[in-house]
Amino acid sequence: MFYKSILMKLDLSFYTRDDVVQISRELLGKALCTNIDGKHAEAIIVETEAYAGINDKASHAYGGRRTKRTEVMFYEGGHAYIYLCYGMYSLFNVVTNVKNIPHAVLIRGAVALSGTETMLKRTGRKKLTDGLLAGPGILSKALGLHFTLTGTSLFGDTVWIEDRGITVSPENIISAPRIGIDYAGEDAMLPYRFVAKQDFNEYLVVS
DNA sequence: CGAATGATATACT
DNA sequence: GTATATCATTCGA
Repeated sequence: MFYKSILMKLDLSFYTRDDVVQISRELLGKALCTNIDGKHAEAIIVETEAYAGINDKASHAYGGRRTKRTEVMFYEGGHAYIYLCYGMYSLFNVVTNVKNIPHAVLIRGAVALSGTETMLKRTGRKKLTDGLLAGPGILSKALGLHFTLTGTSLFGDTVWIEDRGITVSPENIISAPRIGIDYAGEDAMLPYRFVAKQDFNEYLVVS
């Protein structure tokens, strides 16, 4: 089982590509997996946002800003950039592109695939409606992705992304402006948010 | 609609 | 070093 999961893990060449918008679309339908505090959890990614580096006013790395926090975005693709937002929520991003090009994809929504009990316990909820983890804050909380894990490699055994053979066809992808970035001026209108409108129920483990 | 809640970046002394 | 504004959100009233 573990052997199989290694084979399906996305490899370096997936993350180091240049087009972060394309990668954001391709991440829809992929399985985000974590192994944290001895608990395994998996969820199918259904909503993403692209943050396109130093020319994107919405990005923390806009203008090439390099700080202790944003340094992780300058890592080679295939790392986790997780930071604390609004004092209470950890937001999980996938770093893309090559070293020193600070592109990232924010994972905004997912559908619980396994480890649902763990997710409920972590979030303190009684039920996940339609298995849905709607929103980047609650998603990270459910998967155990605390902001102190920022900089973690996606090729280790803590957090990684797998291809389960689930494909989301282009006509099932809705693109829209990104959420909560009104400070970004004209870049706030870029259609860098992607939502898979496909029904993933057939993949879900009955719980 | 607005409070919760704290790390971070930036602008001061 | 200290102060303060800000924030890629969430949930409940």
